Amino acid sequence: MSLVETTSPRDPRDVLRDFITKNGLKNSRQRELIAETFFASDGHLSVDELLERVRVEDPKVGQATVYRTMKLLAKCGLAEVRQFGDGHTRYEHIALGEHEHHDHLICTSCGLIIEFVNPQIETLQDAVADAHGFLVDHHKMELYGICADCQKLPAGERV
Amino acid sequence: MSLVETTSPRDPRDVLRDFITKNGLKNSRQRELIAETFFASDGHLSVDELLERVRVEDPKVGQATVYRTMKLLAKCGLAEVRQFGDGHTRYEHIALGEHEHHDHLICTSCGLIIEFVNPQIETLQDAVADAHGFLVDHHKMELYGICADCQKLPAGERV
DNA sequence: CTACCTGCAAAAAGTTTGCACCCTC
DNA sequence: GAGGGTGCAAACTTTTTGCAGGTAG
Repeated sequence: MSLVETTSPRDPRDVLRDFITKNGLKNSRQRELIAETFFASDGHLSVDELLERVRVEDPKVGQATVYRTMKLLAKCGLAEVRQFGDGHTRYEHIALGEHEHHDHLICTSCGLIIEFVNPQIETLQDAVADAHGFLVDHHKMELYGICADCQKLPAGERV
Repeated sequence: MSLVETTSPRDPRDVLRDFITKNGLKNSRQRELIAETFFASDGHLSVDELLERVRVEDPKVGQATVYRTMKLLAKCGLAEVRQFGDGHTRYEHIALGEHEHHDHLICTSCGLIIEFVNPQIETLQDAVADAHGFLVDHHKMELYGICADCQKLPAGERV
């Protein structure tokens, strides 16, 4: 086993399609329109904003359908809920298609390295930088600790 | 008043009292009870949970008062809103008394270093670690970029 | 005594759900 | 044709607001 775990790139449409098939669900025109609109957007869309954009294409779409679809996308791991405290639930889409920037979890006992990506942290980092007038180019984030396996060993046996 | 004025650690009660005075507001028994109950709690309390605890002392307190008081505490910088997506707004109280852990913003042009603390990021880091079964000991986070001043210089003049 | 604060209840705002009909598979 | 999907509207939940009376400064 490699010391470095990575996730492979996948098209969101495939992820969604797979999820639908594997769970005995069905496709629908509205669902695809909503998903497509969502994927095409950048930033964080509230359900209302998304509904508005969807209705440009099809004014008949109900808001309940948007709510239901977004919950579905969240379950597929394609969308992530955000709450900024303005009373609107927002969804941010997660890019699966690129091998993006990632940060690291490092085991100080066995050296295991796990890559992870956390868009929420990235967003907050940008906010911090903005607040200080910084134009950020890149960053490093490393979390050091003991991995799950090493936690099972008596402390003395850890490297 | 002491001859030596300390700027750093401040009692939340003082912060609140100052804020009330400076903004032409008034004190009230209920407000103090709610604030005290909130400060005494640990973790993240939803408004309902807080109301419940407050009513142990005074069953007459209305929930609108709790909502109003928490907004006030947030304005004073004593409380921070959190939304975990369970449909409940939670408030976390902010420790003002300690010189806590901080991270860094670093200017790659002039070397300026700014320290910052972002509890939200810390929380997310813990969540990431948990998700991977890690027991985190410490971490590093550094954001590299161009500071506000250096952004004003022509690119050629940057170090 | 002024104007802020409170509790209550009504109103808003956001999200979920029940249902009859429609559309995939 | 069976069972999930949709739109609509009603129901729910959480938070805000209007108001009459209370109270700190």
